[in-house]
Amino acid sequence: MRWSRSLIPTFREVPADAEIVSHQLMLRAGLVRKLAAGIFTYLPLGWRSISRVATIVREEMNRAGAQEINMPVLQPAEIWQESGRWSDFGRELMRLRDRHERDFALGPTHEEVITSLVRNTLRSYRQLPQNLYQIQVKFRDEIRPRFGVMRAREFVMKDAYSFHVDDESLDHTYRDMHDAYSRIIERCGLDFRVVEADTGVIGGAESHEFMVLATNGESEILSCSTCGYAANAERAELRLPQTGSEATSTTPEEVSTPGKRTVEEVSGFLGLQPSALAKTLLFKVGERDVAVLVPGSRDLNEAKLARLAGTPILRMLEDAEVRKLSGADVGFAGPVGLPPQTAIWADRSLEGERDFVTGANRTDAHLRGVRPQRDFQVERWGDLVLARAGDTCPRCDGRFESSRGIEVGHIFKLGTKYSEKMSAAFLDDGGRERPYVMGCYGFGVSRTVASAIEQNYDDDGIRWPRAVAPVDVLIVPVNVTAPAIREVAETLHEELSAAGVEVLLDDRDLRPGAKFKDADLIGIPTRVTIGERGLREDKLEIRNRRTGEVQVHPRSELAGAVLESLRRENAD
RNA sequence: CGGGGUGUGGCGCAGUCCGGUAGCGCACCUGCUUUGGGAGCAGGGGGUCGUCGGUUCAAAUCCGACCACCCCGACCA
Repeated sequence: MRWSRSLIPTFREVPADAEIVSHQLMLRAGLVRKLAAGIFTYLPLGWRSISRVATIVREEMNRAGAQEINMPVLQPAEIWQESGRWSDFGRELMRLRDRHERDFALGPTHEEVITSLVRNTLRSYRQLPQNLYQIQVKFRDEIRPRFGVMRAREFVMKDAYSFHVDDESLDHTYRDMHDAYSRIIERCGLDFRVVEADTGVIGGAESHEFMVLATNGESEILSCSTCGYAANAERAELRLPQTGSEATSTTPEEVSTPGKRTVEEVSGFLGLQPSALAKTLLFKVGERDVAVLVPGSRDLNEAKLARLAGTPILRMLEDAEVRKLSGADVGFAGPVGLPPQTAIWADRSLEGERDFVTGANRTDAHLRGVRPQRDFQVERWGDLVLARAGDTCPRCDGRFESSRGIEVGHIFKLGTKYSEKMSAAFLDDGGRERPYVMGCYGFGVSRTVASAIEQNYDDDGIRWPRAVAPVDVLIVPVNVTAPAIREVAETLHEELSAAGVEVLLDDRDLRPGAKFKDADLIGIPTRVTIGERGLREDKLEIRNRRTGEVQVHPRSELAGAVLESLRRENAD
């Protein structure tokens, strides 16, 4: 591969519209170009990295017994209507019509397609289990694409779906996928952590996310170093202690709190800790009005609320609705005296003997001495609070620590959600018809490349992990107009290529400084420099971009030394 | 969708307040010199100033509408 004949458009300056490091470097190093928000063209170097990750994914999936297939990107609305996701998936589903005005979607994921395939193809328990995967471009009409290819509208993903006779068989494949994903990320040379995730209401007992650790990662991870529990902060379980104040009241007492709406304002005004208050948040859950109570010092976790509700279809009331329901301005809602059809759900930490302060459902007033089950009835108790660093681990006495990561893989036990909705069944050994038990396993390929950069860069550019670098070796002839230098570089290029090494030869007629800067920017792990000085002394330089380590070798041993260093690194 | 911001040559930007017919750095092309960490000199090419409309003798500049993009938030099987 010759740089002079390749499309590797590097930038010296940082593009103005790229915020995070991986996005900036992918643009500057000539890996990608943006066509529109969240839509990218992969240029030769970028696509090579994508391909290398895809190859690793493919090898590990095959090794785990999965079979590669390829499904349609363009999918008819009917199957989405069948699963219920034509409406449930929401505006994130990219929709379009054909010339006959028939509705279609561009696939964001393929549960419907695969279920439709399998129900028409598999009949017997004897044919199970099956695990099918594909590596393909996916579409999601993200509300806000950002972070370059990290959260794009079109992206490369590996998705796999498994079909089983029972949960036990699913468990087995799920573990295999868990192991395969761990191997994939290890082989890519990335630091990662597996965390527990919640499937929401999509069913299934278990779900795990594979997080590449990065300080700029968009997901927060909470983990306990004592017992090893780790979870996405959005989902982390929590059992807050019931540290209620002494119960002294016999009846709630209204206090005037003019203009004090927020927890901070009210607690400051009354001279109380925020934890002495309960926040009342008003939601529409399906068709019902629900008041949700959490301690004043904490935030609600909406994912947990959705789980308690059993439906993801919920939203906070608009200001006008709040006024109508509570009879007071926003900021003064409370559980006492709401319309009778309003359900009240509360975090478990509020259970039991405890007096707290809530809104009075009257503008400019709060109630103190409010006690659950005496002054209002709680319909459901649950874990509703957003966990955070420093909280006590729900599994042991340890404390949560916070770190950040990029979600590159997510595995789910789906159970029978799709097979039941789409009538996909097999005959068991007793001749009875049963829905398939399913699992699904997603792995973000393009996102993994971005996360590799996010985890491996310095002030000069990318420092590719060997396994995902676009090429193995960059040869830099310092001056291509000098025949001796050129000759040595060309020969080395041939020798290494013949040995199966992927090589980029920087045969451009540029100043050495410019070539070195570009070399650092694109970050190829091994750089061989051929210059006048080195040739004269017969000491040619092999530099490791990651470690900065430099070896010098005579011309005659150069190719062998490069091969040896690659071999040694691969062995590590 | 709400809030904030930006659209001027491939990239980074100035010019807009105060209207007078587009400029700087980098990149690109030609020539000469130069060649181990983003060279020098000389010459050159490239922009209907996001789009549409309005005001004006005259609009990158003023007014209106729209579009795109970026950031924060909401959202994220």
